[in-house]
Amino acid sequence: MADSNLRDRNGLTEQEFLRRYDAGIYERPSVTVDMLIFTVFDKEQDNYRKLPEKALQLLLIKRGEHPFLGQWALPGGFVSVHEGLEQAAQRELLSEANIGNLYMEQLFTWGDVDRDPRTRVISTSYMALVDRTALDVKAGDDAADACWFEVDCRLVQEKKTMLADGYELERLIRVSLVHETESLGATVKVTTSYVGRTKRVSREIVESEGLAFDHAKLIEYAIERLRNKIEYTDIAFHLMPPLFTLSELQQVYEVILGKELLAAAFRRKIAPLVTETNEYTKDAGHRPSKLYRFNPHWGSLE
Amino acid sequence: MADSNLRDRNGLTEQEFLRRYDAGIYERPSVTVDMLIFTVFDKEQDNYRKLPEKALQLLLIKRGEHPFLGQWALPGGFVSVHEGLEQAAQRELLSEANIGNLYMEQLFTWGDVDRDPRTRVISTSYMALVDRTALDVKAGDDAADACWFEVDCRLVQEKKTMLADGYELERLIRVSLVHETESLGATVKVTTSYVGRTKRVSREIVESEGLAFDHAKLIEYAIERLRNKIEYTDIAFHLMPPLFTLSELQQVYEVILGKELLAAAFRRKIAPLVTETNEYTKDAGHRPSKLYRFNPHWGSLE
DNA sequence: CTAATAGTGTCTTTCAGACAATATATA
DNA sequence: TATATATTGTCTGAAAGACACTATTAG
Repeated sequence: MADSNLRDRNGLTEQEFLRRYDAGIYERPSVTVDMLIFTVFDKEQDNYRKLPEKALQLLLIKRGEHPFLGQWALPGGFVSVHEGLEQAAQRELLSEANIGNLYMEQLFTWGDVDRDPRTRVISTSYMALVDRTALDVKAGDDAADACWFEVDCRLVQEKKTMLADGYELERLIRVSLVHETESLGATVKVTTSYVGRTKRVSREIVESEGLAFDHAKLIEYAIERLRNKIEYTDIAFHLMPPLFTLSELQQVYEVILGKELLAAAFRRKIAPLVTETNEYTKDAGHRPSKLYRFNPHWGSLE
Repeated sequence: MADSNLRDRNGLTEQEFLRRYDAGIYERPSVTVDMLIFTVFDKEQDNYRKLPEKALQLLLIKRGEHPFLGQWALPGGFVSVHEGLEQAAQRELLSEANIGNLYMEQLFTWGDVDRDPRTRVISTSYMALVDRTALDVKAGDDAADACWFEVDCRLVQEKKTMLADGYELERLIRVSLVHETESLGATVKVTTSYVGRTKRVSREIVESEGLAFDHAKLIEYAIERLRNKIEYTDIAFHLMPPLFTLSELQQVYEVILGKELLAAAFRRKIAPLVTETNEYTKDAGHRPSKLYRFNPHWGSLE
C-alpha cells in the first residue's frame, strides 16, 4: 500500500482516512450470481444396436416466490459482503447441484437497470460443466423444483441493414427448453451494429414463455460462448466421464455445435488430448470401442 | 411477467409483493467499473527514413485521495442505482478520455472480498480501444493527472509442478508502465491448476510499485485478452485511424502480440478485412505505401 | 450373415511459414 | 545511387475436408 505518512487534502493519513471512512452514503445495487449448469445426457434408444443419442441439458429451478412465481429460473442467489464472487458461485453450485470442485467459468455481468422488478440487481453469470455420471440423480436439496431441461438454441432469422456508415446485423435466436411435459422457450434478438469502426452488441428478449427475469439472455449468451470455446479449448472434457469412447466425445461436440462432424478429421484433431486405455465397451450390438481418458497438456490452451 | 393472479404462500399477488418489497435488509457491496483504455502511438524516430516505432499505451490516473494516495489507478468509478453497468462505463469513458461512441467490451468482474481497503467493492472491468488520432491530446478534464503509460507485459518465469491427479502451472508475469520519468511496475502470478478434469485459474499480485488496488491484475488480464482476441477478431482496427497502411497495421499487431510477423503472410490473412484506396503515403524516405480502410464483413467473427 | 458402429488410409484443398525477388520513393 | 520500406511470387509442409475402405461385435 502507499507510503503510510502521506496526508491527503484534509491532512489525514491513509490509516486515519480508512478509520473514518463511511461506506453508507450512497444507495447501492444488490449483487447476485446466476449459474448456468450444463451437462450432457443419453436419451433412451429404441433399437438396441444403436448408440443412445446425446442431448445438452441445463439445470433450472422453479420459482416458489414472487417475482415470477411459478416460472423457471437459473439457480443463483445474492452475494454477501463477506464472501468473494467466485465463492458465492461455488456455494450456489454446491447447494443447487450438490457437487463441488468442478469446472466453473465466469461469463458476463448483467447490469441493466430494470432486470429485476424488486430492486436494482447486478448479476454475474457463471457457467459450470458437469459430468452427468458424477452427479447425484437428484439435483440439490435447496430448491424443491430443480430440473434438467434439454436445451436447444437455434438461429431463426438473420437480417442485415445497411446504415450510413456501416451496417446492422439482427439475429433472432430461439431458445427451447424441454423437461418431460414442461416446455419453455424464448426468442432473443441479438443486434450487432458496425458503425464506423465501432462494433456494438445488444440483446433483447422478444418473447419469453415460462422463463423468469432476463434469464433467456443469459442462456443464449452462455450457449454461444460454450459453442465458441469448445472449438479452441478442452472444456468439453468436463462433460465427459473419466473413461469414454471417441464416438461419445464426438457426439458431445456435435450436440453442442449443432452439426455433424467427420469421424476421421475429429479423431485426428482430438488425438493429442486423449490417451487410450486397454479397455473396451461391451455388449453393444456392434464392434466394441476403445475407451480413452483425458490427457491435459503442457502449454495447451488458456 | 407471470400470471398476475398467482398468489404466493403469504397470499400475495406479484403486484402486492413488489409494493411491499424491502430491499434494505441485507448489507450490499459497492459496485464500480474500471476502464482499460488502450491506444497505440508512434514513438519519435531519429532516422528520417525509418518508420516510427509503435507502442501500446494505457490511460492511468494519479490518485488524489486515499486510499493509495499518489499512486496510479485505472480510471473508473461507482455505479449508481439509476444507471446501467454499460452506461456507467460509457460515462467514465467520456469523462476520462473525453470521447464517446467507441469500442468497448466487458472483460471481467473482480469480486474478492479485500480488494478495496475502504469497503467491499465489486468491480467490472471494461476494455476500450481508441484511435489515437481521433483523441484530444489532453485526456479528459475530470482527473487532474491522467497520463498515457507505455505498457509492456512479459512472461518472466514459468513453472510446472506435477500433482497427484494433474499438475499446476505457475507463470510470473511482469507488467511495466512508463510515462516520461515515471515508471510503474508489478509482478502478477497466474496459477493454473489442472486437477482431474477440473481447471482453475487464479491471479495474485506478487509485488507492485506505484499501482493502486489490484489493478495490476486487471491490466495483466486485459492484455492477455487483447492478445488473444486480436488473433481471431477484428478489434485491432479500433486502434487504427480511418486510413492506414498495411505496414502500420502490421506494426500494431506486432506490438500487441510481442513478436514479429512475416509481411507476406500477414497481408494474405488481413486482405479480406481491408479495402484499398487510391491514396498513398508521401514524403517518407522510401517507397510510398498504399492506404487502406477497414472493411467489416457480413458473417465475420463474433 | 446382417446391422451398426469402430477405426484407418489417402487424396485433395487450404493455409501458414519461409524467404527470395522486385518495385519505388527521397536525400 | 544508396537506403529503407512496399509488395508480390512461390516453394514447402501441416492440417482440414471428403470419402472410401476395412474391422468387429451381438444376435
